[in-house]
Amino acid sequence: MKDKNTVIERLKKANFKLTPQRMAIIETLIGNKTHPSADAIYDKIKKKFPMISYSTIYNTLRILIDLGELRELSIKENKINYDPNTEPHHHFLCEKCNRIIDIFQEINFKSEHINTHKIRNYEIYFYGICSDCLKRIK
Amino acid sequence: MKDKNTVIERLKKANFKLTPQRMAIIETLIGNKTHPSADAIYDKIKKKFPMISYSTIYNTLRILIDLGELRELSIKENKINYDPNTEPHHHFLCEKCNRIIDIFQEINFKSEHINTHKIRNYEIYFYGICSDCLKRIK
DNA sequence: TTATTAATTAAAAATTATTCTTAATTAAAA
DNA sequence: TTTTAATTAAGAATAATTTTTAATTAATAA
Repeated sequence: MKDKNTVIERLKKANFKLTPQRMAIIETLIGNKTHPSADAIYDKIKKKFPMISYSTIYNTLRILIDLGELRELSIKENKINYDPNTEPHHHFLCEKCNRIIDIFQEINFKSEHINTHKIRNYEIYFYGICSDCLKRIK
Repeated sequence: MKDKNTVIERLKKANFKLTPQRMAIIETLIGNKTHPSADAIYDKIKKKFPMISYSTIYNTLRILIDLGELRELSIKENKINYDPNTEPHHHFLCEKCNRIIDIFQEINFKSEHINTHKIRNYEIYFYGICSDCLKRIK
């Protein structure tokens, strides 16, 4: 999800309607680096659309994922977090402040196979204490 | 979780009781390379203990995790899979047969920090088609 | 511009996985 | 043995997500 117009064009091309609710969800996601969960998105959208329902949130998120414009993270147990940045990168979960932080540092791994299994995708989840929390503890 | 006696010793040392239900759960897990979910374990234990309840399963799994004898995987969405092999290794989820396969191949990553964030642990999840399914497709 | 229609919505019920509560049971210590 | 503190089974509670359905609405065609 780079910019609103590109996402809108892709939705149109795939014959999805551009409802105000969807537009609001897209606007909340574009450039969002907080990796929100569905309920964080719901809470934000509810300010503009007090009648919004979770089905609308989940339906829109599903569409964006299927279009490849949104990425699901399983870095927290039993909870999905969403990342509108679909460029290859990894994630760090701070166990103190609970933030999910993008890791753009390249990990030396490029091959298309591992042990003869064909890789379509891979995720690296780091767990620890982020630099801000480390400072705070000192 | 290497062998039963070591796990039993560790449970004793930590003042946990060695109930038959717990022993059965441990026996199911030792050497188990299938990465079972709680309900797969429940189904198996139920054959021996038809009255077993999920709370016993989850309680025992929690103890083993806290003792460092069991590892939780978040490779599948909204589901926890358990791995009794606590040696460092990674996992591959086959999107065809849905199996979770151990990856012992070393990934070049050793540092204690990433971008000044302190790493306590990290997980690598690969997604794709396993070699068995690749053969079957050909 | 209006009518049509097919997609989308909100609401609520259902589902799934896990956790919590409670009273009864049992393993281990005294 | 008796005691007691941990553990159990059962089921209720919780949390996240999905499904169902009838009403609404966006986009297309008349």
